[in-house]
Amino acid sequence: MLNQGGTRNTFPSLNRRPAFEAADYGLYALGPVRHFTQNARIFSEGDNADNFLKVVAGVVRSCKIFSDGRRQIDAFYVPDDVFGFEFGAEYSLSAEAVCDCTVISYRWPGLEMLAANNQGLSLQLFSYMIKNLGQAQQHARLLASRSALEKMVSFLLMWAEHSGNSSVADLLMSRQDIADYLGLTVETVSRTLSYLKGLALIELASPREIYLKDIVQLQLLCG
Amino acid sequence: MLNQGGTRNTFPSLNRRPAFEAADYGLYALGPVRHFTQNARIFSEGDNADNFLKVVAGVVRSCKIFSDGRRQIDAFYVPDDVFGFEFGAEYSLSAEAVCDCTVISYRWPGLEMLAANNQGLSLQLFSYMIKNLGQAQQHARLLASRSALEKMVSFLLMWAEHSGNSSVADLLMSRQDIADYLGLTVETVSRTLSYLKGLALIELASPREIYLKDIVQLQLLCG
DNA sequence: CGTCTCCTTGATTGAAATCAACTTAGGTGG
DNA sequence: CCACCTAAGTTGATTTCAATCAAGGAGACG
Repeated sequence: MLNQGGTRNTFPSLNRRPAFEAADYGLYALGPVRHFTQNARIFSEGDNADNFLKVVAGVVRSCKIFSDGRRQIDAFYVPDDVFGFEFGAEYSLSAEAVCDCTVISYRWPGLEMLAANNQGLSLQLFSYMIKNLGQAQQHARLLASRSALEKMVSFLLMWAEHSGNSSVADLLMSRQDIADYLGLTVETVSRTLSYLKGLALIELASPREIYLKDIVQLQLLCG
Repeated sequence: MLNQGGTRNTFPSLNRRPAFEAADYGLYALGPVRHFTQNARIFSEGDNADNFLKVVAGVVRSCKIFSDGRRQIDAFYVPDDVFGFEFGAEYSLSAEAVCDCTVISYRWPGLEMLAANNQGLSLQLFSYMIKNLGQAQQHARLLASRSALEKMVSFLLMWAEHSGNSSVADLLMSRQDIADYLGLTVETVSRTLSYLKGLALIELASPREIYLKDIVQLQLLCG
């Protein structure tokens, strides 16, 4: 989740709860944590969706490949985010490691069982669903932005915020990943960053480490 | 919801449950049903969000107005859809009547109370949240479409499907509404419809009643 | 040192936005 | 019932922004 625990949180009281733990609530962990190397597939569209996962370290993307080869990225997940919620038999999206990362799987207890037997867990899962919903709406808003500039600036601000220090965006994903998340091309992503650099609003320490030099001004650019 | 009970449903077992009823689960209805005339505001961004609503008749839109005057429509809700779920103190979007419509309000019991006391209601609300989430993802996919044509055709197919007869799209909303939902302008919406008419893939009985004359061909157009 | 991948930059094209005019449909009152 | 008025929708001309096509760097790794 990009807006992790941050600005747009919609249910404050949930924030104060302890982080989701395997031991709590009688969840069944499916073995130990699993590691994935960069770009490794965690699960694929159509796989049996009898478990869901939590990011321990690294970043995960969920995406869909279309018949014409286009790829859309639905979401990026950062440590402590839960993903792979699926209420049918199969995953409707694929999940892949953006960078080397560590995840842990839990058996999905089934919705009826869940609601019937376990208030605490129910509440936790509600909160994750809310988070997912909020992010999906935010993503829709991003995609509907008028210009590439707006999309890119919103993305930078969002990503910087999720990582404590809101004036540095440490992009762990490639330009292609960003493009597929924002509905742009790599070229446009690159050009837009260069343009912002030209305005001295950002500075590229490396291609993936970006300093936001004037957050107020940047915020003005995205309405 | 556009994909109401239809194709992309992610939790089949919930479909077989009886429709959500006020009497069930000890919900508090806030008075009788309420009527709204076309374009009337049902609630506004920032209003106290201590209740949620169900559409009884008509169509409702949820939207956000930006500082520059642009409007984004997040979703259209049709009869039996539930909307206005909010887990903070305030609504983050406005809701308005697309056409004359009837809704009923329920007091939001609070998440903790909900999970603690009422399995059946919990399950119901889970299902509505899932539906909302699925729609948000579908909307994001629409917005990321390559062309206006793809967006428009997907929208027509979606809307036709929600209303029993999948070969007629009875648009109850204006061109502006469609444009703000798809991230286009009215002119482009209109032009795209004219283009489809030129291809003899659709026929406009009136501006808002559209016959889909070749669904297979239309489906090919949107990947 | 070469090769591969990722990123950037340049030139051109193309699709949708914008600006503007016109048409149609629907509602109101004479 | 008709004439007008207004809002909604369509169509046309032009501009703009991002996609596409193409080439050139920069860093990582063997």
